[in-house]
Amino acid sequence: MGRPKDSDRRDVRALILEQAKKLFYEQGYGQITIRKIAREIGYSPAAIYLYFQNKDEILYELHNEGFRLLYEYKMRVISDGVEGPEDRLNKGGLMYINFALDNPEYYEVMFNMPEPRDFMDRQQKSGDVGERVDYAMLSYRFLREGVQGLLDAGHFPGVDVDTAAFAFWAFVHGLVSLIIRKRIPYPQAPTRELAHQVMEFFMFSMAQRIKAAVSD
Amino acid sequence: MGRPKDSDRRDVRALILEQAKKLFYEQGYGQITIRKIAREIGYSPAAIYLYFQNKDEILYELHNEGFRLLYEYKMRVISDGVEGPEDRLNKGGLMYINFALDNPEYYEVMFNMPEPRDFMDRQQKSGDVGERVDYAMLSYRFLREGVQGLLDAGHFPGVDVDTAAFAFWAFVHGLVSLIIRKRIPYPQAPTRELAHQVMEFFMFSMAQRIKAAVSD
Amino acid sequence: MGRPKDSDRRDVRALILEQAKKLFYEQGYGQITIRKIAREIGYSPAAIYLYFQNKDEILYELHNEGFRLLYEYKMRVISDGVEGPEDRLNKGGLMYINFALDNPEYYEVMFNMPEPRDFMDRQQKSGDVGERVDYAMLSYRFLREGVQGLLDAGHFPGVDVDTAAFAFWAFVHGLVSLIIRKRIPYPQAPTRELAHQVMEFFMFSMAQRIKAAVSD
Amino acid sequence: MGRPKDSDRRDVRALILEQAKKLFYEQGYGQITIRKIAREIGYSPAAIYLYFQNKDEILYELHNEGFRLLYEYKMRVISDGVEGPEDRLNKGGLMYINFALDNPEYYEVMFNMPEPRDFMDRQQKSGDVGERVDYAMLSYRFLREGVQGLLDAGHFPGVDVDTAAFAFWAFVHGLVSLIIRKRIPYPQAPTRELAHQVMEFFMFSMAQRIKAAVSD
DNA sequence: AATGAATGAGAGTTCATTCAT
DNA sequence: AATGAATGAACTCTCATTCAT
Repeated sequence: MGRPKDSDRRDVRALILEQAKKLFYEQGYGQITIRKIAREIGYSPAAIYLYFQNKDEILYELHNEGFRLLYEYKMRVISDGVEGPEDRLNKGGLMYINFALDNPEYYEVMFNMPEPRDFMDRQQKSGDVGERVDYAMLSYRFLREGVQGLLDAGHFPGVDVDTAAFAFWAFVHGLVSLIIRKRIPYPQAPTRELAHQVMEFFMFSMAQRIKAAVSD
Repeated sequence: MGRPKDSDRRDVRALILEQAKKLFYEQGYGQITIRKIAREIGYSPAAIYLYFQNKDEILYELHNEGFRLLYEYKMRVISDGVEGPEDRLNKGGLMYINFALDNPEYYEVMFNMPEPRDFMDRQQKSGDVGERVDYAMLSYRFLREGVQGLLDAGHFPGVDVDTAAFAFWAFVHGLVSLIIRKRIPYPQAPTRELAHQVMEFFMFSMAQRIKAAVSD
Repeated sequence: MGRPKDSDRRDVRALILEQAKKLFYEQGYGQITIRKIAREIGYSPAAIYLYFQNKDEILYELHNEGFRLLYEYKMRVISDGVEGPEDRLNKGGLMYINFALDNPEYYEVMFNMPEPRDFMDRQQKSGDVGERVDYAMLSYRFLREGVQGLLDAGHFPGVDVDTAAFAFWAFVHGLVSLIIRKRIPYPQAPTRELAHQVMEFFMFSMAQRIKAAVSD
Repeated sequence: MGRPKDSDRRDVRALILEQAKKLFYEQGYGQITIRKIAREIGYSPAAIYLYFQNKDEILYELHNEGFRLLYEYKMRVISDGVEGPEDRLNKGGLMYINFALDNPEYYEVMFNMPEPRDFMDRQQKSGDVGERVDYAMLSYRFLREGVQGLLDAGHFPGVDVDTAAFAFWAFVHGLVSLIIRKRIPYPQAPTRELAHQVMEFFMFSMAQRIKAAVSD
């Protein structure tokens, strides 16, 4: 709002992303327009194009930022010192849910908008990739390693690690997606507690399965 | 694509829905425009408005048609004479997956677009509801009854039926969503077999849990 | 609203005009559309064209009807047995004001819409006139005769009768126009009483002038 | 028509208003469309929106400009050094007539179109008013002061100043409206001379009234 | 006498994007 | 580094009107 002070300008690119995110949060993705972002940061629409190739690149950056943040959430599992494959998986799921419900708009760009992926694909085709940390990949690996831990401990014998990991992921993704999209079959408003509760039910069942398998 | 033959014209309304769905599938929801649909069916844009109030109503109809079709898929559980709560739940899940992978474009309108719901809400506000079968509700009830069957048989003691139903739904929804959106962590193309396999893993674990619980 | 009974149908043309007028009254001239009229009388839009060449002819008929009605208002001067040129002129003015404020929408078609006149001009050019009573002309003649009465009595010596008549007409027309268009310089809502009061002021001044002239 | 020369471009906003006015004059208010204006000034329709919020704002500006210009015409009464309340009122009336007949298209926007007022009301509601001189108000005040001058000199005893002012205004407004709308009852084309003549008749009568009243 | 089905023409508006300066 | 000025290409939607049936 209004022209930023010189000191704020240092990283106009960051400023743009910040405002894009804010607009996203406050008004939904249909409202991210170049003009609005420009107005918000006190620059002209044309200025945006000095920092981004086009609108899709902005969404792509938000998409990346989202995955970075998701990874940050997941790392709390480690910083909190959670031990044991089961607890780590459970805690990882809770963190995933928290991230999604804390940042529904990020979640949308990450999983429900085609543009960022389109941009990515185009970049890759033109060989213009650059060296970035792939946080989406890191997040998946973190999950996969957790699941591998279970398998190593003898659980789910004969099950492919990717298949099992995919199942875990599908579950939490479905859970938060339905909540964010307001498709839950409860009359009340969706809450984090509800999500955690459903998650517990899932994990508890799995845990039992694990125990059951082990006790055989 | 040129004027359709007389035989094609019989139900212009159906033609419109068909092309809207096709455009959606081939080019994404941002590409469903009145003009494109009109061009595709060989009519003028104005003609669309003889059959639909506005664009949102088109999406709303696809959304409805989708839920009707999903219910049809689910009813195969019954027409195939599947017995026993576990098998019914499992079969219901497979049908859900089949529906979603057979009709990804319907699936998107049903779960990923705000417009149909907006239209619904507006209709309800203006009291313009009409007497329609609510297939979304019927589908959910079908799931819920299946889950209730399990609970009645003593499984998952202490778990709320809606919570359990939600968990099952979340799982399959997440599964197909990731596949449709091409977010699966496998290098290969997503297949129905993969989906079924992951689903089996989930159900197998649950089944074990059930047995474990029962054998306690 | 709804299909009229057979007995009502006898004069579809009249029905159309009636509903056009009603729409005009209730929603303003921007709302007179062929479709709305058709819906209101329970016929198809195409049916309108069996009775009228086009939309302008409908407005033209309303315009005519308006002038007929205005003449009816004016005739009350005679049916009320008002005598004396001054009183007749005064009463005629009050009737004009009443007509306009009772029927602002008619007044609009009569004096503020170009379409009816355009239609009239086109008709005249194509020699398609027909034998109609010209109520606009009759009304003007009535005014003119009243003014002529004053002149005959020796008032306004040297003044052309058309000039004087025009002046009287201009005054009342301006008066009601400003009120209908809500351009009056009073904070309160415009009332018939206000119009009558202003009119009285005008006529009183004129009357004085007449007396003054006579007493010279 | 065609791209304007560089020299013409200097003030595109003014160009737009100019052409809007011209279209209005030549083809009627139903013909003022964004597209036509754009074509006429050699710009794209989108360019209009760089200078105006929407179509109504264009009409609003013409409306404002009209009132500014009317005030300018009225100020000639002062710059010409006319003295005495009667002469000032008379001269003011002539100026009003001249303005209207010189600028019939402005007159229409000022008094016969709802849009500018609608725009004004919306602006006021949204608190977006800005500090503009209200020339409509100034014009009315000028008239009112003239009339007050007469009252102060003892004329029209017992008459409210707003009522008397309204009567004067109604008269000239009706006069020019009928002429602009071509509703004059003369076979000849309407002329400024005719208007002045009718006005003189009105003022002469009033003047007599004044004298008569004074001589009592 | 009446209409179902259709359209051409056009409305206002918004957007991402470009480019000379 | 930044922008003022502009546009092309859409968009949704509405209307008066036509014509085969």
